[in-house]
Amino acid sequence: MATTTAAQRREQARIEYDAFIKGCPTNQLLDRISDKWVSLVVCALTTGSMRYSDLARKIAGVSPKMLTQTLRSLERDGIVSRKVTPSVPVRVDYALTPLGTNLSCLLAAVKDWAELHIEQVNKARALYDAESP
Amino acid sequence: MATTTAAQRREQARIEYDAFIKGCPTNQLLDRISDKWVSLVVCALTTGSMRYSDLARKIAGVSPKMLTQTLRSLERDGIVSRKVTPSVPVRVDYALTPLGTNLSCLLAAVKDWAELHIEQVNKARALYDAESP
DNA sequence: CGGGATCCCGATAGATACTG
DNA sequence: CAGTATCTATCGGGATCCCG
Repeated sequence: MATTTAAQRREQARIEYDAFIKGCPTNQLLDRISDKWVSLVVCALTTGSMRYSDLARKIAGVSPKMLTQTLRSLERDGIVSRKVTPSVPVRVDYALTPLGTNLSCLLAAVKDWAELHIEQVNKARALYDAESP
Repeated sequence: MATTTAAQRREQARIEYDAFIKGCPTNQLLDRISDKWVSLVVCALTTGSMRYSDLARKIAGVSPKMLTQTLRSLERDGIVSRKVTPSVPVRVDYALTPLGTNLSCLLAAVKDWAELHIEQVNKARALYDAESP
């Protein structure tokens, strides 16, 4: 037991690896857009700015907490902008920033790929499932 | 309490919504590629086929369980192929299928976008964090 | 109206140990 | 070598209550 064990080495690798992941833009982006609600919010906002409650209604199934959380992180990343109108009652509008609009283009590309290949994937799945009862 | 409460209506919406999500190719794809290990496995395999242990070594930080799980689901989706050579000891090679290669192109596009815009995102974050202590 | 704060639960990643 | 089985700790996400 004098030298490093396999477990120790693997843990060390994991630590370095985690650091690598966190610093990797691609993974950061993937983490972001893969969030359950992000794509939906971005999609909803492509048609124009919306109020908080409008978003909640359009996305229909999101809890207030998650909607707020999603919007906050998107705002922090400069994907959406938040505009408060201090009327009574308060009015808050969300819209895509230029960066957000740009992101929606990427999302559109992903969407296109998905729709183009989903059939292949489904066939592969059916085949795979049929072979292993 | 005779009529439906807001909570009930939202839950109903959530159910319909979940069904919608599951049927939506885009979200299926996003779920898949956003998996922590999927992008790494696909990336590792772009250079050619690899053995199980080679993948484990290259990805360095993945547990056998997660690696197997990831490979299985990718195999099921027709993204990777699995070839067993019944020698002693057993040899198993994984490789990208044509569909997998195609997917790696999309992943490359995502990567390009990420690297192109990560700076903007980071600036936005710094700004946001600076404003709210 | 638009949220923040808090509690709670099920899902799941990962460690560990074992096997054909 | 290439996995499988089991257990546990963590944590995202939802419900609920409350405030400005």
